[in-house]
Amino acid sequence: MRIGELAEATGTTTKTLRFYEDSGLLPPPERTVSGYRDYDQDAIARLDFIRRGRATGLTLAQVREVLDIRDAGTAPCHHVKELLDIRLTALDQQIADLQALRTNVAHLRDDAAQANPSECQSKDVCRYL
Amino acid sequence: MRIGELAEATGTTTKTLRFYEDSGLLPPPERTVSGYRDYDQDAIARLDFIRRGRATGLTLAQVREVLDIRDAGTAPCHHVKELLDIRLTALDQQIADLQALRTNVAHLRDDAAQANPSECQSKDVCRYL
DNA sequence: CTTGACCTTCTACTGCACTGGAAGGTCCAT
DNA sequence: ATGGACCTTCCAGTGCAGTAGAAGGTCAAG
Repeated sequence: MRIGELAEATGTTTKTLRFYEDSGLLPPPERTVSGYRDYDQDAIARLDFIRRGRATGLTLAQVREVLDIRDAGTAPCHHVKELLDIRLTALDQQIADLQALRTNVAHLRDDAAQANPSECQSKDVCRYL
Repeated sequence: MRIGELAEATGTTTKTLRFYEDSGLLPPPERTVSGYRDYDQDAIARLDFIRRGRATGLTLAQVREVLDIRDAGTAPCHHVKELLDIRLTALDQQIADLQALRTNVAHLRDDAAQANPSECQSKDVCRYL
């Protein structure tokens, strides 16, 4: 499979695939006589894993950790669970932060909705923010 | 007021103040004979506004829009209200996205908590993700 | 008169995950 | 044999909001 076909099959781009290879996420594939990359089916499964990792919000560095464990011959289940724990904690924090911010912004917006521009002092730029 | 004092007074750094000036958020201040920046009190109010804008999650570009309107001599209340509307909509979307993601990640984590590494197939890298 | 804290400009780098483009090689159909 | 779609490498840029560091100037205290 050439790089364009793999990109098509996995919904990504040739640029990204070469970038993943440079980043150590995809092993360098075989090459055809003329130097074209020649991927096997495993590459699709691997890219699927990378996609799943990205979809849960793992960084490429974290995805690579998992891949490295698998490539070392060990099942990475335990490490994956740890990463998911960390991710979940971060998500909860992020959601809480955004909800607090939302409350503040909603209040500001409601105040601004009744704004009387003449009350605004130049010095404050805008008193509704 | 020298740049270091202004940084101190507004809880930022001299680096950031020069960056804001370059970005058109802070007007170039007076200079002392020796070339030092010499700020007046208005700079504190302006930086306070920038801080409030940033705290609500506005980009520096959006903050600059507001400042430009004010500097043009108009009260920016209306534009601020629009920016807050946009920001609120974006926050709601962001929160909804994160909550959906949280649900997925929580499921994955729960599955992974009972992981049986021997069930993991090398091909999939890790079936718990 | 020197030390140290402050200031100046300038260029370049950070993190993250790509993305763009140039210059050139390959393959296949017409 | 030529056009177009594909591939190669390499270098550089994107967005965002700063941050780092070098080389040098200024100022007050001791």
